[in-house]
Amino acid sequence: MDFEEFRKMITVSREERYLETLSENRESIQIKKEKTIIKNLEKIFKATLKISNQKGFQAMTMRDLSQEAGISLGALYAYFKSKDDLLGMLQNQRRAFIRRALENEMEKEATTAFKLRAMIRTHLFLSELMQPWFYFSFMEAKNLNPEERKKAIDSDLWTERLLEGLLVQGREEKVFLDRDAGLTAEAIKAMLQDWYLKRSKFRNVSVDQYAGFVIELVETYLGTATTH
Amino acid sequence: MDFEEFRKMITVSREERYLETLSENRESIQIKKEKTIIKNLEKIFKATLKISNQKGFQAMTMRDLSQEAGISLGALYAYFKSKDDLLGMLQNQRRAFIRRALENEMEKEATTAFKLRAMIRTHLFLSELMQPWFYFSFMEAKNLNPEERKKAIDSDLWTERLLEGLLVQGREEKVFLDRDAGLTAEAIKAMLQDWYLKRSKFRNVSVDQYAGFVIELVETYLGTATTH
DNA sequence: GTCTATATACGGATAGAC
DNA sequence: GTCTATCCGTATATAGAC
Repeated sequence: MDFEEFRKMITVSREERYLETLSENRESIQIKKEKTIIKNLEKIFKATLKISNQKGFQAMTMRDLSQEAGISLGALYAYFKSKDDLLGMLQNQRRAFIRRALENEMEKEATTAFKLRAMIRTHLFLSELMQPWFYFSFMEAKNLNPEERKKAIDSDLWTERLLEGLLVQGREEKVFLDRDAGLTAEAIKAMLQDWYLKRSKFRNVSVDQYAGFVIELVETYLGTATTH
Repeated sequence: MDFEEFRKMITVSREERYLETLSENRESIQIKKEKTIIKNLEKIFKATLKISNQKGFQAMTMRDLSQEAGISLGALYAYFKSKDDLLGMLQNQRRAFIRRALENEMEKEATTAFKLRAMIRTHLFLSELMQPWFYFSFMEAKNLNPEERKKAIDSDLWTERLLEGLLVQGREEKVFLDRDAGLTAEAIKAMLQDWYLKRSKFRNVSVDQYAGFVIELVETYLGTATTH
């Protein structure tokens, strides 16, 4: 599966994501009409990501947000209780979604080596589709309150275990060379992370190309690369 | 050279670094006695890194800093003109130093393959010694004013070109396989970065071990790894 | 050189009209 | 549901005593 196919498959579920956010935060949202909520939440989230990724969430004032989102200062507070609450909502929003997508794509593959490829590709495709969110999530993690922070760490740990599990399994199946699974998993994560943290550096490289590169590098190290 | 040797060699030049900062910022510092300046600048920089790395530079108040550094609010402003000025001073402080260290260590090596190893090792050793500064530098880069920001980007680009240059040279000398130099350089940078961004994840791994791992992975991909 | 006290402004959040 | 006007706390930066 290349990026274009992936994009088409995933686009359907955008509105779904906002409905999920809505049901998780029903008590802090004062608006009745679902249609209004979804429309404005999307504006608010987009504006928050845009401003925060330029100058940081702390430095973004509610007045900045009001202007960028085209919603008055007072009206914003009908959608969340506090600025801190907004940060939490945004962080939570896509985590479950990403986890489901990764699991789905990996289940489709039969062998460990193919599962690893699917994991790398899918993660890159997801971070390409939602680059501002991934970047925001990484940069603002330390500003979360303890409870939300724990969720973020757990989510990160989940990705790590997933990768490490695949590497250990491949080693046991004798399809991968005997490498340090923890360090190798971390190296893969570092390359996945680089894609969304330094997005502007990759202007002339497509996600498909980058995915191919990472897979080749990893498979060479694991001794499963075909030819070069 | 392992980390312990490197550490001993480099320790001497700590005070030197502060003298450099001092001469670059003579006009914004109102204090006369050099000894006082160096002593207090070190307190201020240490405190700034500590607080900022916990909750971000924007979120750090001057009162936080005053307390952590053990210097009153008023006295702080004898060492810099504004909070923004402090950010700039800190960011600038170690860049020249790092560049010199990298160049020195690479010059000692004769072959391209050894220069690449020296580059990887030295960068990891430097970021191990000054982890809080490296982390701060990465996380707060977007809060710099345009002028300082340009310096940060240039410095980053310098590292990139250095790596890419080595990879291209090695390819021409036929000691490295024919890989994409830009992407490979970026992958190496991603792994170097991971070391200081996720320092807490590597609790049970030494820098020497990590350096060995990165070098092995890179050399396997470049076709120069001895055995595994 | 360092302190305390304070001027001044700006940010988050709410009240209440429409 | 959305707006404007405003309250109130807190932040940066400075003045002036010691």
